[in-house]
Amino acid sequence: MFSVKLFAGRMNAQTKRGETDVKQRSKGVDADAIIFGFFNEIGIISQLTSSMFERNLPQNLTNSQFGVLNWFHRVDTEATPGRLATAFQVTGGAMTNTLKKLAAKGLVNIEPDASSGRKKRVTITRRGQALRNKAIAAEAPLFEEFAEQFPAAKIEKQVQELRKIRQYLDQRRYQSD
Amino acid sequence: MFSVKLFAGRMNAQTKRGETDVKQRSKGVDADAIIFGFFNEIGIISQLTSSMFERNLPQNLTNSQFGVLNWFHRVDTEATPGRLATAFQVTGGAMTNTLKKLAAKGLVNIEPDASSGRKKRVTITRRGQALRNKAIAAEAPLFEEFAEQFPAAKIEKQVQELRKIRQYLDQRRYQSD
DNA sequence: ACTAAACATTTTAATATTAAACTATTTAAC
DNA sequence: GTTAAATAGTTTAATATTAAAATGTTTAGT
Repeated sequence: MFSVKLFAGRMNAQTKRGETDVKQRSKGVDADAIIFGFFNEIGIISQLTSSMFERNLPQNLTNSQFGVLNWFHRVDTEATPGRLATAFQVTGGAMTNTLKKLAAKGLVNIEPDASSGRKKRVTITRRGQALRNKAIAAEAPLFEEFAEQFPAAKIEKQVQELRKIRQYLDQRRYQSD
Repeated sequence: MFSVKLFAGRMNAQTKRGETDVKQRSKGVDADAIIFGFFNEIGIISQLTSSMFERNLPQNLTNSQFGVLNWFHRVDTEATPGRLATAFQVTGGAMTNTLKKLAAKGLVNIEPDASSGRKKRVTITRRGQALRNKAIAAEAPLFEEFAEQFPAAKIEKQVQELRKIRQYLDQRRYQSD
């Protein structure tokens, strides 16, 4: 959860003290500061939207739990824990935990997988589907309020850029791993 | 933090099943999906950059710990725990914990505040300053690699938009609080 | 067939965080 | 001056996460 809040406080202000970073390679330094600032804004927005979103979820659903329910709506009707862990880029242990909570609330079923004794088969229940829809409805006002301030057309252009960045980072991750 | 990874997997793909969201108020639904996608990209980028960054920090510094050290470079030479907690938008308890770790490593000093018995006075040590600089140096290659793919000039335009969004969310947070 | 490696999942221990309770100090009201 | 409220910081209990160990299953090599 974590976000990269490295420049917190006085984000816009020039540095308060007269000091600046060493100015050799000044181009590199400037570029670094811009990129630093970029990641920092991303981190803060992530934290703010994430907690806003979670607060509005019904039944004390966490973002992770909602994410899994929503995955069943968007991607496939069944999954294995491992597939979900990969999709959400969390460890297997984290997914085990999330699925346990969902199963305890009766929102997913976890059964042995007929095709292999190591795998498990996870499906969403009727209650799970209903709660996913309820959650979407509960969040709608938030999104509409946001859309009033920041028209979707403009946001969409941002998303295109962000997607490229995300794809690059994602791929880079697997290289260095 | 946690990130809003709500649409993980098949981010670009159309929904696999034939189903789509109910189409009444189709404009609103589309806009919601775009904004949803926006927050989602933000959440994933936040997670990826945050863990990339933390892996490269020296002395097992966490992002939070580095953030505090960097704050002393950018903002002021001294602070109270409360001021830092506000700047980073974490709870007081979290900041107590972060400062304890930093003090244990000899990177900050924590003393009673002469002006008030409830406050404390936090300052960075020489070792803290040195480690902050070492951390910056250790991260530099990462930023340079990123800058090769995404020129700082372009990123800067993005930052301007993101800053507006962050400011809006931040202010909204205080209203509803 | 046996053995070793790879794989899928769960468990365990550690950590960072939050919300709420708690301690101690300062400020304000009267 | 005494009491009540606000403030600053710490502690506690709960939670989501990770990395690493453990368990059980399948696949490949021989």
